[in-house]
Amino acid sequence: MSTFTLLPAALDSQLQRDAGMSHFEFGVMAALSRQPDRKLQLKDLAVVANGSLSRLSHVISRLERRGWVRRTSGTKGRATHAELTDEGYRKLMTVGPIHFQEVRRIVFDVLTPEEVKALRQVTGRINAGLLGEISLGSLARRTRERSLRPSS
Amino acid sequence: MSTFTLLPAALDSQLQRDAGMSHFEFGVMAALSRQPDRKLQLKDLAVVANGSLSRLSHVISRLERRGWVRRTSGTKGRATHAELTDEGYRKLMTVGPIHFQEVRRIVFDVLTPEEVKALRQVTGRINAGLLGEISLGSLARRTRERSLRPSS
DNA sequence: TATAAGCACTTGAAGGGTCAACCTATTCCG
DNA sequence: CGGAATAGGTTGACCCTTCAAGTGCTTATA
Repeated sequence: MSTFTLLPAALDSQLQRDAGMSHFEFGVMAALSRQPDRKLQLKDLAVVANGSLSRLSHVISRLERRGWVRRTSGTKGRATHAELTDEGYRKLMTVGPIHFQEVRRIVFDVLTPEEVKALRQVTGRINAGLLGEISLGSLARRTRERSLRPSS
Repeated sequence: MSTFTLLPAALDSQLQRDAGMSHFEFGVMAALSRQPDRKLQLKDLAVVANGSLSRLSHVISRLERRGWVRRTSGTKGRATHAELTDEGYRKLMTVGPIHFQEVRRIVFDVLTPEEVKALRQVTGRINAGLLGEISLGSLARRTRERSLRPSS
């Protein structure tokens, strides 16, 4: 558990110090940059960033205020997309390498190649379980809500 | 990174749902329960719980309000101790098993014994680096502050 | 002995996350 | 077609964490 507490904290504080952004914000921007058109619908972004839609909405507002991201009303009625601005892209290009260097220093430099492989395997398995959990959880909630409503 | 995001979130939400406490609060109480006299000085508690003194102070206040912990002025002047109350101990005894069952379900049940061993090894190595970091960091800050002061 | 420096906290304000409530297009269905 | 349910998103309040500043012992230094 120490690792699960200290590692995210270390990455967060490096990004905060060197780039003025949180690790989650970095992840959101990085996800956008991976798209061919640098944009993604919010609900999809929420999934790849492992965050709630609510959290994402707040974060996008902050990133918009800083000029790194802009909201664009999607073609399909209610959909909203987040799009990385040129300024945001430049920011990411300068911040990324520094951050990755830190990740290497803290994680990969202290592990042998076999240990890296083992880590990938272990996290993959735990993750599979957790992801299954999430969809079941949402489903369960929706189902319960439905069944609580009278006479239906 | 998904694992490092989702696993703590999952444990937190289980404890919040079933016990009305955060994972950090659970960790603090568990640390106290491990002591023979169920008490610990705040600065030491901060270290074992991987949290800042400030965070700990706030948390102890909350736990005090719920009657699970009490502050006792240490014998040595400025020291303050946090002590688990009987009520806190009982709470922990009912919550602990449920929580450990959840940990087993999410983590250990999906891993083979070899994978568990590998996980222990990998986290141990990363942790060692991070812990070295922290003392160096504090030291660096103190040193820098001292060296900024004129003529000394 | 005075006074500076340091340690172990405490506190309050500011910022981020979560949750519940809300809004409003869209889809389902009798 | 018309009303209900749902999906996607936004908002505000509350709680927690962090950070900077403050307090009050206690140990060094002159």
